[in-house]
Amino acid sequence: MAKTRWLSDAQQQAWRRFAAVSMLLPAALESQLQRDADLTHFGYWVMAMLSETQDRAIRMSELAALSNGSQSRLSHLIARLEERGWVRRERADEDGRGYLAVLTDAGYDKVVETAPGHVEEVQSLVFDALTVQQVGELDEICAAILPRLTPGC
Amino acid sequence: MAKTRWLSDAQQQAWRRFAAVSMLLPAALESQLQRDADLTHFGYWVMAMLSETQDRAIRMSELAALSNGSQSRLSHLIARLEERGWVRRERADEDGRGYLAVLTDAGYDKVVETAPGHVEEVQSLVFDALTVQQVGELDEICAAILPRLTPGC
DNA sequence: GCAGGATGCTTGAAGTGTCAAGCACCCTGA
DNA sequence: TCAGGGTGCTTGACACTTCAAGCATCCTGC
Repeated sequence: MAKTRWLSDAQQQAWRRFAAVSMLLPAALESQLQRDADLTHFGYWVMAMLSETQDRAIRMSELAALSNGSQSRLSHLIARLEERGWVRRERADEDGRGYLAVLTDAGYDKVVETAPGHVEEVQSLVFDALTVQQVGELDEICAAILPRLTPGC
Repeated sequence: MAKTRWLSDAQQQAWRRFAAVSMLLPAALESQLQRDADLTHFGYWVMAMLSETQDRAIRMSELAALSNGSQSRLSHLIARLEERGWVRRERADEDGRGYLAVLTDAGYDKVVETAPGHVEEVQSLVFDALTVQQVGELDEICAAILPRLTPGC
């Protein structure tokens, strides 16, 4: 067992703050969406992705990868969204095992109605606090970290 | 209703990456701690905080604030940790309503045993990807965002 | 053409978080 | 001193995520 590489003081401070943000920010977004749209952040995120694609339809597995969720998580979510009439499932033509998640018109309307309030929340919680330069730095930092988090690529 | 302040292209890109990191990083840490120590990230975080305090004891409400969790969440967590023998509760002397969460010796050992693997994971997922300068930038970015996330102060 | 294994997705159960309600104790003013 | 309201924490019910198991379909080699 190699010697532990403990965090330096600067790293420790950054880590505490970063960890706090990654705990509080999701909670804040969750709370806004729950309050204003009776929606989960993940649920909104998935519907928003669907709304931006051609035909408003994607394969389940592809959608799971895009939204950074497990297949099981997505499957449960889509089942709930389906009950509410915002999404429906269709068999994939090319592969009888696969399913397409399709955003319904009601689902599209829901996204359109929810987006402004959510975007405003993101602006006021995150970007209003940052300079243009910091936005770029954040982007680069996340781009550096991201590959280490996705086992696939 | 004011006009929606949509995200600029740069903001949108940063947001997508940042959102992805805030989804994947917690999941990765969760997974490592679950696998290696049968512990939640929040559970580890709370025990680690307790281990660093004088007397290894803090008031529940204070611990909830420090760990960025709700009182209810902390209460449930401490109940589970208590069952496993890592924490116990004591009535607060000064205020009969309050409780102290106290880390037991077994709990302290658990933290000591778990810390190296967890720190190594943080190093390899986050800090190994960043330059010294980026660590500073990340710290400042989080410091700028943080006040907007804590309603209290 | 078909057995055996891989793939895409679903399902059920167990664990954890949130919300609202509740209990016990503290403090203030009359 | 004691009624009324505030505070600290817990509790129970419900929602969501995960994990492992399961089902249906596809593909490969023989």
